[in-house]
Amino acid sequence: MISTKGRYALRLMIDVAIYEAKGYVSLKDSSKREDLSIKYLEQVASLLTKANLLISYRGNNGGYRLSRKPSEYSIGEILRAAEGSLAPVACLECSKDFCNRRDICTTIEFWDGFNKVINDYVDNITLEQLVDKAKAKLTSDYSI
Amino acid sequence: MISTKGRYALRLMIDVAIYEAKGYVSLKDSSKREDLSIKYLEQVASLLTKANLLISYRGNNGGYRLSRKPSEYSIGEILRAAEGSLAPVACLECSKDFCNRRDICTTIEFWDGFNKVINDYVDNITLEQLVDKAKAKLTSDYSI
DNA sequence: TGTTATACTAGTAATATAGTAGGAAAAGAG
DNA sequence: CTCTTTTCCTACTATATTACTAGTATAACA
Repeated sequence: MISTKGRYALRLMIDVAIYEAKGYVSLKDSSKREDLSIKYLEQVASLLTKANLLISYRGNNGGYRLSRKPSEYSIGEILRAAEGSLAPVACLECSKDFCNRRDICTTIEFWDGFNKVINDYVDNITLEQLVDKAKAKLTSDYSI
Repeated sequence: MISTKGRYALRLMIDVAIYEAKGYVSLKDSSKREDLSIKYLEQVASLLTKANLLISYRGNNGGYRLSRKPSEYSIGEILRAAEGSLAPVACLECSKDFCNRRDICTTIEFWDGFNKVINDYVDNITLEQLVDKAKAKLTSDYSI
């Protein structure tokens, strides 16, 4: 359902949020910390940059930083930027011509409700919440 | 996220529930009513039979019937029988060896919560509820 | 000019999706 | 016993997606 793109996007956003205080966060550093392929992460970062969730800067000491405060991102918009859509069934994606059985479809209301539940969850958690948890984990790791 | 297998499985279960009063429901009839490939529907029906959600009977006037009352099925178990798992990310499927970053993963709690929200939704809607809606749609179609 | 970074495009191996196809086996009807 | 109708089972296939790798261009700075 959610591919590596969405999962990595989320981890990248959290990583950038944690380390951007010292300046632009490079994928070289992020990919090491998160143990991800730098080349693949480039593509994920590109999606987030195009969606204006990240701001990029090239050259020496370049990298990425957030375009807003962590509290102003919902996890939903991050995942949608990376994945395209979170709709549980193809019939609900507005890009597709809706199917010709729609008026007689016995399950469309069920899928509609499913879609709502999914988006309600991801849109009501902020990046800040995950960043706070991640920071807590970091410090507790060091304290052991 | 949910493929045709899950979607068709749900439609088949509803169709069988509606028409089984007259005896076993054949895929020949079901596939016509639902406008689905009979050969593909066979494979879906087989998954549901193996999961003991449908009871099959071969030969003339054979077909499928429900193994319980519609009120005793959750949509969740139907979808899981057809799809295998509804986990939103691979990391949550118990079949996979859990990843070695699990203890330091910054997002696992988020995905856990996502998984819960998804399963809560599908497990708290019964087949009966969808059957009732489907029946209402049928009669309202005829009344026009 | 060299180094370090992102930006962009193309390619690719493996897997999943959404079927199609063919025949075996069971059950009842004649 | 045979024919028809159904499920059951296995194999095949075209297409798309996934999860990358690779290479080059471009920007920025030292």
